[in-house]
Order: sequence, then C-alpha cells, then structure tokens
Amino acid sequence: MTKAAALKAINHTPASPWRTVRDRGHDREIKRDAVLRIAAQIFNEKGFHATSLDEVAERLNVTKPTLYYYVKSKDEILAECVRTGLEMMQSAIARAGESGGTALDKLVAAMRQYAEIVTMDFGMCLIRVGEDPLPPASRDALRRLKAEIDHEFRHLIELGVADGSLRQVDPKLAAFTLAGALSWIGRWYRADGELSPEQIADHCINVLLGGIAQHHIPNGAPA
Amino acid sequence: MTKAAALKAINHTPASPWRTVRDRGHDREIKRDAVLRIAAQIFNEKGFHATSLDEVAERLNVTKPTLYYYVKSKDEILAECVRTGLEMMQSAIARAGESGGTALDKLVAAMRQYAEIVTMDFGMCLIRVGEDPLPPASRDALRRLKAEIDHEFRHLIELGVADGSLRQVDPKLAAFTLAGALSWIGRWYRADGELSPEQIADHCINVLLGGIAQHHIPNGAPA
DNA sequence: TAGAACACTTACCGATCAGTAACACAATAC
DNA sequence: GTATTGTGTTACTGATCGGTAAGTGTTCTA
Repeated sequence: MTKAAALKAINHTPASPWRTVRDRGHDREIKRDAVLRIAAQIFNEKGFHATSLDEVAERLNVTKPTLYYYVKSKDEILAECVRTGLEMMQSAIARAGESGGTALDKLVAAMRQYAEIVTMDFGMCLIRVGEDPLPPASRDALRRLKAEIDHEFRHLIELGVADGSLRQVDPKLAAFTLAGALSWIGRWYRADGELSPEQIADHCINVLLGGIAQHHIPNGAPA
Repeated sequence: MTKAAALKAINHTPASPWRTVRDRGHDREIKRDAVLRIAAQIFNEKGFHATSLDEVAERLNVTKPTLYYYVKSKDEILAECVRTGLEMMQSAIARAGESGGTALDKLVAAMRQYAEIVTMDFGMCLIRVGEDPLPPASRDALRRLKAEIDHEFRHLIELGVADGSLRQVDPKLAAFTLAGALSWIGRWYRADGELSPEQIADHCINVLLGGIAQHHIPNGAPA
C-alpha cells in the first residue's frame, strides 16, 4: 500500500483498490530507493565486497533476481548510493553558501550539514565505502563530482580568509583538515549512542573553529 | 642476500657463501615482513576483499602457496598489518607522553607522530582497511588495543585541560576530532604529492591547535 | 653420502557469489 | 475471455579465490 492509499484508508475515504498507472510507477521508485538504502546500510556495516546481494535481498524479503528488476548491477547500486550522498553534500554546501551572514557563518552552516549527512545512510556510505571499488568509468565520474564539492567547500574558506572572519590558513589544507574531522564522525557514529548528530556536530565544530590550544601562536601559516 | 652479506661484499671481505643458521632465521623474518608490507600496500590500494593473494605473491615474484610458508591465512596477514600499525601508534604516543614540556607540547609531539604513521604502509592500513573484515576473535583483540591507544591519546588532552595549556574542551569529542583530522591524512596522502608528511602534519596541527576562526567565542563547551 | 630440513613449485578442490534463463502468477488492457 | 505487462520465483552457470596436497630441487647435517 502506498502512503497515499494508507492515508485514504485512515480518512475512511472509499479508495479504489486498483492502483493507477502513476501510483504503480511511484511504487517502483519507492522500491528502488529501498534497495539502495538497505544496500547502503549493509555496505556500511560490512563493506562493499563483503556484502552479498543475497543478503540485501533477504533483508528486503525478496530473492536476489528481484533486485535486478530494479537495478542493473551491484556496481550500479554502490554508484547510486555514493552519488546520492555526494548530491546531498553538494546541495547542502550550496544552500549554506547562499545563506546570510559572514563567510564564517556560511562555513559553519556547511560544516553542520556535512556532519549530519555523514551520519545518514548514503552520506555514511560515501565515507565508509566510497567510489574506490567501482570500475574506472563510474568511479571517475564520481571523483569529478567529489572534486567539485571539495572546491566549493574550499571556496567558503577562501571567502572567510578574504573577509577576515577566518585566520590566514592555507585553504586547501584547512579544507582537508575540517573535512577529515567531520568525515571521521561517519566512522564512529552509532545511532544508539549517547549523542545526537547535532550535538556531535556542535562539539566538533567548536573545536575546529577555536582550536584546542589555550594560547596558540600560529606557526607555519602561509603568508 | 642479506644486508650483512651485501655489506661484506661491498667491503671485499671474503664472506662464506653458506648462510649460518642464524642468518637463515633472519632471512625468514625479512621475507615474512616483506609479505606483510606488500600485502598492506595492495590492501591500501584496492581494499582487503578486492586483493587476491595471487596478486600479493606475484608482486613478490613467488607463487601463492609460498605465502603460506610464512603466514597462516589472509586474515592473519591483515591482523598483523593492523597490529603493527597500532603498535607504532602506541609507542609513539607513549614516547610523546614521556617527552618534556607542557601537556600541550606532548600532545603536539603525539599528533605529529600520528600524522606521519598514517602515511606509512601499516599505519595507512590501519586507517583505510582496519580490523573490520576480520573474524570476531582477532577483531576484538585489535579493538581492545585500539581502545587503549584512544584512551592514552585522550589522557594527553585531559592533562592539557588540567594544566591550562588547552581550552576547556570535552576530551572525548576533542580526541575524536583531532584523530579524525589526522587519520584522514591517510586517506588522501600520496607519496608523489607536493607536500611531505611533515609539512602536512605541520599545517594540519596548526589548524587544530588554533582553529580557523579569527575571533572564536566558545560555545557548547562543557562546564 | 644418506637423509632430513628448507623453500618453493604445479595442480587442484570447494565455497562463494554476481549475474542469467526460464518459468509462474497476478493485474490490467483489449 | 484472451493477450500483455508487471513482479516475482526456482534453478542454474561461470569466474574468482582462499586454501591444500603432493612433489621437486637444493642445502645442510650426521
């Protein structure tokens, strides 16, 4: 039963038991998404190569050939998971860049989004699995998208250095450092842990913005 | 030819062509280390499950069964690689803790070591592969060692907060943040890149100590 | 100089797993 | 009612790969 149908049932609206052509297409999308999401979850638990499609199918209460009705191959599943994660990142950074405030405010908004995305199925898949296992064609396409996102993130830092809200750090290395600390969350976060993604993000961002030293004399900073 | 034998040859010392029993034992160790090191390199390139022992053997100019003369199983290879990486970390942090200076100085020394180790074969293996693919028995043993190391690293931070050389950060979250940023180096570092591990470490540590914000008003810091 | 130990080979086995062929059965369309 | 389309099944194949059995030549030992 689709959400729409369920809603009608709850509202006692006499709904037709027959699905419209549009509804059927909708079901198909939902099922495909479920395949990708469950696969991402198992990839995150056990890794890509250690995950068998039989296992993915089993958790969906179907058999393996059914998966091939919704996706072309195991590689395609991973590629879609990673692409989805990357697109979440991209739109989050874009939104942060368009939000108000100083460059620092924008960067903080982007960092907070970043931290939350890596705790979600597809974002975590991006960090824990990545595009490495894929054949060169799709792998390189994803790497280009990744490079774009990295560039946009770095640009936020450059703006901050320019408007004086950030220290004079090397934007490239600083971007790697921030992205590293935030990505790492996706490696140790547990949904059943004590802290919510938001709380983790806040603590982490606090450290990254202010550093940990009490009185830091910058060294090695670029001119 | 062992190093000792090679040295004798260079010095024109008439060395016996027969190996002593001790030398043969030495050769065996060297060869076993080579197996582990080459395996770690390929694991780092392609991942554990995507690496076949035939490939490891080929790069060593031997056949697969020869590997089994030096190791028990593929799992043992990974376990030894990870264990070696962890022991490098542990001794590095211990040395840093025993060095002079403030708690901050010790922490910086530990961070610098950390950053360099994750650019090396076994240290990188620790980050890129980890103990996840191993069966529960060896995996849990490695996790305990990892937890110990994490605890020691966290302790350095606690000392810094106590002696006032560090800001009042939450030691646990701060440790995750620092370790994340430093570990991430092992994911993007290329030996043929522009920057040396030392330079990367310096930049990264600079950001982590001083933060990136120009004037940061701490928020969310624990009491 | 017999034979034990060492180091490594060729040839093979068994299990796993991505992917496919062919079929079953329902809902819909004509 | 019959054909078609959608959605799933069972049963299978082919390739890969971890691991082993058994043998070969060489080096050291007694």
